[in-house]
Amino acid sequence: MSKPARVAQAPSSSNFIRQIVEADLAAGTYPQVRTRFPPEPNGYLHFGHVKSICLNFGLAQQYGGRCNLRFDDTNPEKEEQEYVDSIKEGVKWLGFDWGKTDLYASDYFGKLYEFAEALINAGLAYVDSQSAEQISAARGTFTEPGKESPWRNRGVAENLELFRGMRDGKYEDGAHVLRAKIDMRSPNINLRDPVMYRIRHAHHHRTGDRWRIYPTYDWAHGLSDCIERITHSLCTLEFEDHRPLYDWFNERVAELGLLERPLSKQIEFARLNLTYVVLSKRRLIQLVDEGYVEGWDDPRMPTLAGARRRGYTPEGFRLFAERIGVSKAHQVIEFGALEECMREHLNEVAPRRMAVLEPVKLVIDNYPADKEELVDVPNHPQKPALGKRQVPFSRELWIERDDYADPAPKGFFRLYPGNEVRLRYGYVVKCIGMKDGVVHCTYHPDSRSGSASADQYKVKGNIHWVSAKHAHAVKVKLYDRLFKVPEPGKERDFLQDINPDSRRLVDAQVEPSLRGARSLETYQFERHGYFVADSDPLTFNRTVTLRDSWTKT
RNA sequence: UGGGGAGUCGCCAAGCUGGUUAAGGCAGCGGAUUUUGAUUCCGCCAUACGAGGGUUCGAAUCCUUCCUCCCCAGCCA
Repeated sequence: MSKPARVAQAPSSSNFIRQIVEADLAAGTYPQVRTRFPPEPNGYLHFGHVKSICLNFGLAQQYGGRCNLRFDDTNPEKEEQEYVDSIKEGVKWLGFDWGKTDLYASDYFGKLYEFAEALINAGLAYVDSQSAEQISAARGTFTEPGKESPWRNRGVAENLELFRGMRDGKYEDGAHVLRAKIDMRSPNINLRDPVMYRIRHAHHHRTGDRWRIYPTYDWAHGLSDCIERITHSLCTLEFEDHRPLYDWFNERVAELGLLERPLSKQIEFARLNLTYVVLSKRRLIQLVDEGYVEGWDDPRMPTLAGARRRGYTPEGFRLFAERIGVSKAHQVIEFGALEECMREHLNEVAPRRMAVLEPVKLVIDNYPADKEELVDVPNHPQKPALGKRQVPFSRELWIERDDYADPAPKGFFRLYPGNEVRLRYGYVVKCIGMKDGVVHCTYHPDSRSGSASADQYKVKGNIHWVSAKHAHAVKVKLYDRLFKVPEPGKERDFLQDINPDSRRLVDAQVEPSLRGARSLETYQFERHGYFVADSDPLTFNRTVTLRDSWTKT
């Protein structure tokens, strides 16, 4: 029968992060696992975030720990409340719970400021008054060491005074910056006196105008982890070079007695890439701003908001996250793998319905014109528990245009003159042919599905239909991938690869029971795939198609 | 060419404290069941672990040289 819901299956394959966690737990390094998902609220959640969310929350779940949701809101110019809200919604939708409290890096601005003064007092940080360009120039290159700033050895008192002046808004943006005093000759460029604070006279979505200085990622992130007693700080590969800095800040602050050990440790994994899918925030913003899509929740967007309108399910995403695994090797997952996960879940839960996307009329010549009957149709042939419904049948039906062919291609076993097929759950009909755009058939009155005499009719073809008189006309949106496969070897802008046919609107005829479909309800339209009810007036968006070995070849 | 990472089947990914014929998933290919050409089921699918040396009775697993790819010079994250 049906497969067990794989999503719920506990035993999962090993990966290096789980091994680290298990080793730590076995060694008693940490009393309890605590992870965090730390998005910057500067955009909507996309498929790439799904991996991180499932990883962090999944780890906590599996090992009986907790996962925080913390907004990394240290750069006021890019961040907005709208994004905070959508991120919370997305995480919730995926099925994860971060407890009662939303956490923000900006909650720690006060503490971070105190820590910074302590570093200054300890001679570990200084105010640099060079311009951004000067600092950049003095940082050196990959092969040459950097040069120390002329301000590097300012006295503590002067540093403190300047830093407080920065805090109090005495200076213009860019006039000064606070830097950690580490090593301008380090082969790791991140350690060449990284910037900890910059002046920004900007409005912050949470702290308003209270601060004129804002901490940088490196200064804020590790300490936020430390404050929250995070045990395993998971991030993507590009932060590997930052790990020494992460540790340096945490260790210094701990040494000064400002925070208690143990410290969290940073573990990096490869971010998700999908074939022919753009996951760069910058580019997604461009698609929205320049009107290539309807918005962040356009069903073609690789965002959670879009996926939802496309009919993708949280269960499918979680299955996907589990299936692709975690490692440090760069991964490029075939987009079809994601769709397969959605199919797998939808196949389990989606009720089946008959719907005709490109209708052509079929008339049963020997069926009484005034006759109507109701046929029993299961909601899901493999799952009797989902019940059944009755669908009206009559002399004139809508059938799928490509269910009729004349001449019939080789191997075609649906309608063509002389052939017999079953109208699913109804009667077996014999095709006469097409006249004036209408397919004519005759039917066998004793072939009705479920009747004792039905079994004597052996037919290969089995097509769906909708009674023309009772059908419900709806708009159906067929979505295709937003980007076409680029021509190989050609360097081009991603906008040129936008697929102009990525959305097609179709007038369909569906069975009457679909009339009451509610927003976000998903059905399988037999032979066509899965469709989610989208809006009022009723439209259906196609989420994924069914595998179809006939149309594929 | 400084530093940090990665290279196991078309795409992922176990295995890597060395020990019979290299897990598993996705894709693909056969076949069976099927009132969705779907689903389900069964079978097949790396003498091979980036390449070359070496150590060993024995290496994807240890040593070594080399090759390829990715990341880092924001007052972004």
